[in-house]
Amino acid sequence: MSPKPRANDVKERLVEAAIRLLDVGGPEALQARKLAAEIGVSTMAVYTHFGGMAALVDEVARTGFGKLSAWLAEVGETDDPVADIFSLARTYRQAVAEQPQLFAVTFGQSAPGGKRATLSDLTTEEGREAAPEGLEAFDHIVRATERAIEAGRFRPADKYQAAAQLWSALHGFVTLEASGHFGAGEQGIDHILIPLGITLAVGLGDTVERAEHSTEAAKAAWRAKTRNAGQGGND
Amino acid sequence: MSPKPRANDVKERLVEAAIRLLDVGGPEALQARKLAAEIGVSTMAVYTHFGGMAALVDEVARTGFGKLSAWLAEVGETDDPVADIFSLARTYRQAVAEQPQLFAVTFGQSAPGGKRATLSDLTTEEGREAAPEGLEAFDHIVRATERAIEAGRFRPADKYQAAAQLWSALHGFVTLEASGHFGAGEQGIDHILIPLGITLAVGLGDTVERAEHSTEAAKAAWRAKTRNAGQGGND
DNA sequence: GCCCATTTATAACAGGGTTATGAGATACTG
DNA sequence: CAGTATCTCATAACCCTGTTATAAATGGGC
Repeated sequence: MSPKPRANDVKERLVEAAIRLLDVGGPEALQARKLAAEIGVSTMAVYTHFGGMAALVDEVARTGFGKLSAWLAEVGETDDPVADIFSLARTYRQAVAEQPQLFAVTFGQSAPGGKRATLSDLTTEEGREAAPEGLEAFDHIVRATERAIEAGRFRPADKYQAAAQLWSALHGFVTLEASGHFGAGEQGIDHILIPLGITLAVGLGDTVERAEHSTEAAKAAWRAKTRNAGQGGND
Repeated sequence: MSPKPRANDVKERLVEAAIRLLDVGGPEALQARKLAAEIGVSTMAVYTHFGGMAALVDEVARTGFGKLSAWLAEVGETDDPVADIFSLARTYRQAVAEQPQLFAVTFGQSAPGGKRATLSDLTTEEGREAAPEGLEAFDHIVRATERAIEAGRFRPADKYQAAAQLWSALHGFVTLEASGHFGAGEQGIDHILIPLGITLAVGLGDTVERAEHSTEAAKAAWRAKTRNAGQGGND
């Protein structure tokens, strides 16, 4: 997997440096000269390895999707699929909250060079899982939704369609929160995200009581997780 | 209101040209030299009137919010507040679908110069309506939500909190759809947005039957609207 | 050990935002 | 009405950033 000890090293280090500079300096820090200086090479490295800044930014976006998927994969499955959905949401939100600049690029927002990293069609017809790259994140939501339907918590429905509803709501909340609405800190979670999750669960067929119970289960799981792993996540 | 017959004219024409070029050429068309050439002035106009490209882009973003609010304001009030919410959602989505580049800037996405047009806190504590600028769009959702609560369609709840849930879901759907997910054309509306609306309405206290009925009412209103006014909207 | 391909540094080019400067127009003032 | 101050705008340059041409250097394959 690593036949070139130094060449790919530069490529990887460029992406790492890009994410690092992005986090601390925002989109305007994503410059060929800054990146090159950061790892001690010339700007040519950007062109031999990526062909240009646009492709490098694409790679950064892909890396963001990969990180998001990796985080969501850590959420695991319990016997309460609705609680798992809440945990996925909490994790999704946490990832964006910790690295807003990275995920702004990942989601195609504020692309530095006027370049977008849009994906492509996802649920093209009705339920195609033609996830082009990084849409494994969506798959996690789909699987949890599927289990919620099978467990009788959600009404029988197209799992992709139901998952897309959840994803829309979650993504919208995260996006608006990252834009500064919904206040700072955790208040958006308590005041909006959790009520939103209960609203969706109930609307999809769950009872208020069970949805609220799943909320508490997810909260407990989250506290246990942050207690064990500190709060740095991976990376 | 217009003591300077020509001076403010240049300012307005710059913003108009910016939106025009943005629509056809994307974010990379938002350049001082292109804007100046478009209206037949020099790039200095950008600096005498705005101080720089960043402020001009901010003004474009503000204009986008204004247009969105104006569109939503056209969605009057009927005796079915839930149908009104669906109509607001349809309008919100339509605005973004017609001018995706403009609203990408408006929502702080893909800001051309690495600049963001973020607003600030909105529901700071629990229900402050300290909308800084252009958050009148959110107010339309709040008012319709309030009427839905008063009409007994939604359970008693904090109107800002409930409206924020609706806004999150709507904004997430629109954002993801604009990024190319959910397919092209109207299929995202039928397959995801409308089911999402029903899910939310039911989750907030409405019955499935009444929510579906409101969906049909909103559809009919939309058809009537597009039949009367063509499909160009304002602008 | 030699040759080819890849990688890299240097230096220049091109296209952006921005600024210095002065001319022109406009509005106030006596 | 003349003069002056202010605002607006065009020209031209400056700086920064992405990109490319070129050649040196490094490393793998025979």
